[in-house]
Amino acid sequence: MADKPRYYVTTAIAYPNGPPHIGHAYEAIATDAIARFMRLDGYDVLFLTGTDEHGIKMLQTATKEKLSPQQLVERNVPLFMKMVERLNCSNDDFIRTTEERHHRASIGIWQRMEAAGDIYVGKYSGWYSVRDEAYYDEDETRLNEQSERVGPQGTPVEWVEEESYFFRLSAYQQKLLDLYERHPDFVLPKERLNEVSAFVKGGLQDLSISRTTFDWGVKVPGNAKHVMYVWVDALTNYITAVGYPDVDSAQFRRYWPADLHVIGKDIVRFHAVYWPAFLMSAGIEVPRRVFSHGFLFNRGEKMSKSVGNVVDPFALADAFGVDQMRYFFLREVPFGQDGNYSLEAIVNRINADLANDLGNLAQRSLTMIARQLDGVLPKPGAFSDADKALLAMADSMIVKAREAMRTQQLHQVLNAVWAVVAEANRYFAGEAPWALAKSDPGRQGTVLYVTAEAIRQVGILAQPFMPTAAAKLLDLLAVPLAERQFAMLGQGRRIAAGTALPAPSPVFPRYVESEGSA
RNA sequence: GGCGGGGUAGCUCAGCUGGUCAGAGCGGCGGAAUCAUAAUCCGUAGGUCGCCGGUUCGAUCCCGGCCCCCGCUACCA
Repeated sequence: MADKPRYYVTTAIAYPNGPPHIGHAYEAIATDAIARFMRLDGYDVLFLTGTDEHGIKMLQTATKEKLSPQQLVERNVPLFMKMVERLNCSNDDFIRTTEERHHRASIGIWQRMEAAGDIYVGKYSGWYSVRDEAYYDEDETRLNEQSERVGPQGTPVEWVEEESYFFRLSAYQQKLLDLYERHPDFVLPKERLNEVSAFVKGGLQDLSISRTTFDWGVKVPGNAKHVMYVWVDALTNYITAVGYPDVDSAQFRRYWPADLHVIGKDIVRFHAVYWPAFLMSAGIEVPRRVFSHGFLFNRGEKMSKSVGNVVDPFALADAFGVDQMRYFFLREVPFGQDGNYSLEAIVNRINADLANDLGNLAQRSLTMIARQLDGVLPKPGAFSDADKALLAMADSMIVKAREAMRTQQLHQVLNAVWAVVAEANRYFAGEAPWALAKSDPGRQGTVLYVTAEAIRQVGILAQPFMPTAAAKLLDLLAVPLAERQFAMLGQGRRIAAGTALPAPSPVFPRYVESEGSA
C-alpha cells in the first residue's frame, strides 16, 4: 500500500472568540465525511482542522471578559477540540496558530515573500472597523443615527494611522486570472469562482499585512513592533501542518499542495485570492481546490444571539445522536448551498430515512434470518431478474458516489445510496419473503441474501457519513473489518453466504418527541 | 448601477443543447400487506412551470420587456 495516492483536506481554522456553533460543526462534519470517504476509497488521507487564535478580536473579547488573550484561548479552544471529537471527526491533526511550529511557518513564508520583493513598508491610515477587521475609505463610511461613524456593514469604525507592511497583491492580478483560467475547478461551486474572478478583474490593491496597534499575533521577523495581519497568519496554517518551512521534509513533499480546502462562503476571497498570491510569491505550489459551503439557517433565519436561535452543536448531538445529525446536514443541504434546518425537518429525515427506510429494512430482514434460518446467512439460488436488478443498482452506487465526490457533492452521494435503500424496500415488499417461508424456502433464502447484500453495500458507503451506525450495521451482517473498504463494493463483490450472524438489534432508533430537546 | 444566479405541485426542489417536460421526495388522502423500529408497498396531488409580448408546426426550457428574491461588486449621498 506504499503507493496509495495521497489526499490532503482541511477545514478552515475556527476563530475561538466564542464557543463553537453549528456552522463550525457543519464544516467539520462535511470535511470529515470527505476525509473518511477518501480513506475508504484507498487514499492516504491527511485531514487537518484547528483554531485561528490571534488577532485583535481575540484581544478585545479577552479584555471584555477580563482575561488575557492566552487565558481566553485556553478556555475556548478545548471546546473546539471537544466538538470535533464529539462529532466523531477523524482529523489527523489539530493545529493552533499559537503553537511554536506555526510561528515558525508564518515567519518562514513571510521571509520568502519578502525575499521575492513582494513586501514593503508603507503607511496606512484610514477608517478601521475592528469587527470587520478591515479598513475602509472615508467615502465608504457614513454617520449612523447615533452620529457614530460606521462602515458599509454598519459596524463602528475608528481612525487609525500606522506604519504597515504591504504585500504586493497588485502584481498578482494576471497570475491569479491565469490560475482560474487553467483550473476552472479551483473554486467550487462554480458561481463562487465567477465572483472571485470578477473581483480580481476589477483590479487588486496592495494588501496591508501587518499591525502595530496590538501585539497578539505572530511577530514580523526583524521588526517586533509589528504583528502579522491575522489572515497571513491564519492561511499559513495549511502549510504549517505539513512541516513548512521545511519544504524538504517527507511530510511536506508528501502532502503539499493540499487537495482541498473546505471553507465557508464568507472567506472565499481570502482563500481564492490572497492565499494563492502569497504562495506564488513564496514559491510554493497553490492548493488544488477551494470548496465553499453555504450557511445554515434556523427556520430561514440567520442564527444570532439576539434572535435567540443559536443552536449548540453539543445539544444537537445529544438530542438526536451524532450519526443522525451528520446524516441530516449532509443529506438535507446540497453541499455548497445554504441550508435550512428545523426540529421537524431533522425528525422527519432521521425517522423516514434512517429508522424507517434503512433501519427497519435491516431489522425485518435480519430478524427473519435469525428466527427462520437459525441466524445463518442463506446461500442464494439462481438469481431472478428482480434479484439481478437490485444487485445491479447496488453495484452502481460506488460509481455514482465517486462521480459525485469528484466535485464534493456529498448530498448526491447520499441520494444515490438512499435510492438503493428505497429500491430494496420495494424489492422486499414485492418478493414478500415472509410468505415464501412455507411456499418456497429456497427462494426465501435467495431474497434474504440479496437483501443482505444490498444492505452490505449501503452500509459500507454510509460509513463516511455515519461512522458508528454504519459499523454497527456491518457488524450485524458479520462483514469483517478488513472488508469494509470501497474496494469491496460493486460487481463481483458479494457478502459471504453461510456466515452465522449476530442477533439483530435496531441500528437507528426512531426519534420520539420528549420534553426539552434542541 | 454593473455582473451572476434564481422565481415549477402545501413544503424542499429535479428538469442538459426547444416536441411523453409537466416531474421527485416529504406532507395530505385512499388502498394493500402484516415479516419488521405502528415500520413497508401501491395509487392519488389536476400546479396559468413569476408577468407580458415575440420567434416557431410546437416553448417551462429560445429572444425582448417588466416584477420580485439572492450573491458578488460599484457608486451616489
